[in-house]
Amino acid sequence: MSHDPTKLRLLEAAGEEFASKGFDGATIRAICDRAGMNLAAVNYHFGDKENLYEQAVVHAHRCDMTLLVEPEADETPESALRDHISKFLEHVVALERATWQQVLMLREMVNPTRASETLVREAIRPRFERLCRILRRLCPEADERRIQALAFSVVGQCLHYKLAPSISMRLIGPDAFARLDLEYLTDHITRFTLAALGHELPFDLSESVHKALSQKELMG
Amino acid sequence: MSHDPTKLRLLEAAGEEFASKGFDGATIRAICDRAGMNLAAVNYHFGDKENLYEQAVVHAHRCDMTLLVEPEADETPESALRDHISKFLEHVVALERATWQQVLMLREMVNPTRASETLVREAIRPRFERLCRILRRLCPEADERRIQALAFSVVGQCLHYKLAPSISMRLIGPDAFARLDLEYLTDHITRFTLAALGHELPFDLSESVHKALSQKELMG
DNA sequence: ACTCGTTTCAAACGTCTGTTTGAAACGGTT
DNA sequence: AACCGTTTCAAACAGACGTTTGAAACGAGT
Repeated sequence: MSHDPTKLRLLEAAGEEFASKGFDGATIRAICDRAGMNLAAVNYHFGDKENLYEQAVVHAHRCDMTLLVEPEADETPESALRDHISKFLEHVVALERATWQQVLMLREMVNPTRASETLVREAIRPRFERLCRILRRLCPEADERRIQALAFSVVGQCLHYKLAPSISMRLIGPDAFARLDLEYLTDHITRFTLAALGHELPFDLSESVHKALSQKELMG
Repeated sequence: MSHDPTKLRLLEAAGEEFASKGFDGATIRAICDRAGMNLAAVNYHFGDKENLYEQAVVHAHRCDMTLLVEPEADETPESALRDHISKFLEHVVALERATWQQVLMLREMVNPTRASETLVREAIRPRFERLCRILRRLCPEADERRIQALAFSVVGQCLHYKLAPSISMRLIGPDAFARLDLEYLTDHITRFTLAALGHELPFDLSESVHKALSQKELMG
């Protein structure tokens, strides 16, 4: 890729504008202002707005490769799942800490463009397949279709809090929504999933009992 | 509300345009064309575009009240949950059968405006609370926070297939994605959830065994 | 038939958008 | 210093958009 500082400034300014305003909402004028460049710079360096958007998305995901940490080999699949869910919630879902790169990639998920192919290949699929590998260890008898449905069940539970946060908040009230913090959700989704797979106590047991007894004592 | 046929024509045309193009993408000209009316009709009858959008969303949900069917009193919570998930997937998620009303309401979920308050109060909350009631019967010892998190886990699993279908399809390929049809997903999400709550066999048992034996024989 | 409030219509307005243009500024080469 | 390819710049262009306007058409009440 290009290391031209001018193009880089434009790509970053474009990424931030596109992330906060969307493709239609962001204007070339605002992008060039933010980059401290002339209005014509975008069309000179990138041809047109669509091309700039595509390259901005690809550039953004290159700056956001922190998430994919391979699990240690001796990790149990249970703790690998917990790690994965925790990292996923923390980096992709947590509202307040979201960088514009992540916002941009989420926009691309819901409203995919030409850039989404690169995005899927280089950023999303590696994480998804890592999740599938964990699920295969947890669920060795499941076929591929089941594994994919299970992976979407995990991802869906997590992404919900990113894709529909304002409606969710309105639904149960801001206080109750705030109580569903990162730690609680990580624990909830992990236990929900593990219980569904038969690797942990189901939820219908009293919560206090569940907390009082360690998992290993009960599961063996 | 108004039974003025002119306003109704405009509301329906607006709903379809907003659903397929979004608020910014839809134009007053296209809406009036579709309604067979003059360009100035919108501003005369509704003031401005934003007001028209708000009323179109409310009008859409009024035309889409088919979903909320109260369960029969003697239904077991397990089959009530299966019914709820099935209806939810069928009416809200199924791509090919989605009406513009549903698309519009989903747009409002991800990108809420002033109209979302009415939408939540009259359309979303009743369904959500019905789901919560079912979960409380399945999980009588859970506190309110747990119930809400559980409800979001169910909703998140379902909505994922609506909110990020193109990325999901790209992720596992169109063939594999097509294999996750309505019937399979209903069964998957229901069993996943019931297993997490300890009301059904977990997934890590062989699928064939699971199918061969009826639930009642095993669960008592 | 006339009136008057309501509704429709064609036309225009002002603004904002992405894009183009042609000249100016720059930087290395001869 | 003259040259030339590259990059920057101010200005303008053309089109689309939401909105406004003022007159025409309509319809019920007198």
